[in-house]
Amino acid sequence: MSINELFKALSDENRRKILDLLRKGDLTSGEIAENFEISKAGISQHLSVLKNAELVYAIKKGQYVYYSLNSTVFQDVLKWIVQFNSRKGDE
Amino acid sequence: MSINELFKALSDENRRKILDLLRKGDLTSGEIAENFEISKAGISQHLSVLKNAELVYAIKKGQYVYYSLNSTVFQDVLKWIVQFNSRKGDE
DNA sequence: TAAGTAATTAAGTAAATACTTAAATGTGTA
DNA sequence: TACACATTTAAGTATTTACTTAATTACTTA
Repeated sequence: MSINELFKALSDENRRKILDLLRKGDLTSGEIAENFEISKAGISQHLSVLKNAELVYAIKKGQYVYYSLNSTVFQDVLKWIVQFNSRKGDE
Repeated sequence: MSINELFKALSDENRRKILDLLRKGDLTSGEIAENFEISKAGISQHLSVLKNAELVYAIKKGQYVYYSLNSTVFQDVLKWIVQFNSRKGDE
């Protein structure tokens, strides 16, 4: 995972909405897709981007795939942002 | 300024590098450009994106334009990120 | 085993993005 | 005034991105 991949993943409105949905609890690919106008295939591709950035992880249960937030990676983004509220040289 | 514009602005590696340069202090458009391989016009376009997202502001002094970080807007991104370390419903 | 369901992968496309060079704008100075 | 310099804007292009539909893979159940 790179910080670049992370910001690229976060730069899409639909992907951020997926993350927000997952805050309430784990969901299957199909349940996530119900919240969007776009196709299931489109959602699957977004989930793949989020998974590669390690913002979510996926666990297969039978024919379903459950997606969960991986909140640890948000720490990296947090760290990056926090720099900008401190003076250069402090880090 | 929208959160979407903000994330889009942050999704480019060169723009994040510009922000990082500005942490050390204000710089002119030309001084910023010296740190990159890309053309001055290209940098000017990146600065325009950062300015529209209100991540930086620009002050013209004579023929130079000085760019500064606007650290207040980073708070908005911070707030967005912090959500993901708390349970849904807490916010 | 065959049919149904969930999800992903493949292939194609339209729009967005990050660049380029050239032209334009604004300012300083001989 | 004219020329130089700093920066931005315009116009064009190659690449990336976000989608689509169709095909494929994996699992469940009658």
